[in-house]
Amino acid sequence: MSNQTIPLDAETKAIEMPDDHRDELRLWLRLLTCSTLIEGEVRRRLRDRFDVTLPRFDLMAQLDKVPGGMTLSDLSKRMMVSNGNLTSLVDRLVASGHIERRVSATDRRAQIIKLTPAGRTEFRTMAAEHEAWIAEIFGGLTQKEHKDLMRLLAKTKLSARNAIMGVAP
Amino acid sequence: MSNQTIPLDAETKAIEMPDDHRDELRLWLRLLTCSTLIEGEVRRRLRDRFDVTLPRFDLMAQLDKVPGGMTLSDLSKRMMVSNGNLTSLVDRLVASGHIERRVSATDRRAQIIKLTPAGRTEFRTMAAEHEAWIAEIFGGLTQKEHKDLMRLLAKTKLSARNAIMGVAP
DNA sequence: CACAATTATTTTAAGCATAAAATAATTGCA
DNA sequence: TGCAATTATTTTATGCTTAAAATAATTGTG
Repeated sequence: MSNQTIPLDAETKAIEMPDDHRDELRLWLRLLTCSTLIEGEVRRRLRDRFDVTLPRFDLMAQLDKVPGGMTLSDLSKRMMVSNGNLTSLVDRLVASGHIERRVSATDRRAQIIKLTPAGRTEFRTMAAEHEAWIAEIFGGLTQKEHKDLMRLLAKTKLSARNAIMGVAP
Repeated sequence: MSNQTIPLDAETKAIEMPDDHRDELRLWLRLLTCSTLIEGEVRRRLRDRFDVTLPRFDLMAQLDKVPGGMTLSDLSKRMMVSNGNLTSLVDRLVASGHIERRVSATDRRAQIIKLTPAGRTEFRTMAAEHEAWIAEIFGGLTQKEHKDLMRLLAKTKLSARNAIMGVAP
């Protein structure tokens, strides 16, 4: 009996799921749903509370880390967005008084941009609230779950990187 | 001795981390990184292999589930994007021959859109490869890790929903 | 030194996304 | 029936995003 059930199961599998990747797809969709859900809420709150978009917030977050400011190229590498993207984003943040640009003293092609004092103050206020929102959103997880999720996501990231870049980086 | 260390620790904590939410922030950034990394790779492959964008792929995926097609409003609810967004997206997919639109027989305001036979065939080819990509990307996780991550993301989603909508849905 | 290659940034063209206003058709109800 | 409210879609204005081409300055090398 058991010597029949084994090939039968294998065949059934082969017919019903010629190459079953639906579980991975479900996992990906769940990850994406979480991410989209949270990101959307963050965008909404940033807009409602501070009338700021996420890209502007992200840009200011990068500048806040480096008091002396940095060039557009540095910023584009850190933010992992295209150079052209930053041009207009920076323009708008300069117009609203959050950041300032000046031509580099040593390289006339380059511009150093940095937060204005007002921009820094406003960013810090927003960042503090933002942190509290995130804590609230993840508040339903226990410390252990938090830790486990952290580890599993680290492993997911590695797995994805391997698939993307090939096994050798 | 122990009756002194307890208040001291509490005070130290209060000074160093007036409200420490940095761990949650790290968790969120890791989740976002994973999601962005994978989504970017999927976009890249869809473009390189099939010259299609993710929004177009997503739209066709929805239509593939419902052979009879659906209205723009239904589609916008399913895809969770704005109605206005779909207008141009649908226009382009009609222009490329992937989908077709016809005015509803019962409601002259509404349009039913559905995949053309060619659109369906092309989508199925893309979807099969897409599934394999995802399986490859998550291939570094064991079955147990897969299962654990699934569960933790489900819990994260619930936690986020509670934070977003308040405890009562 | 000259000039080719590189680097920093901007511009352009196209697509995706939203919110809000406009248009058009249907439905409910007095 | 008539007309107000609702529903389906499109349009408009704005912003984010990219890739690719253009512009401008610097650097390395013969």
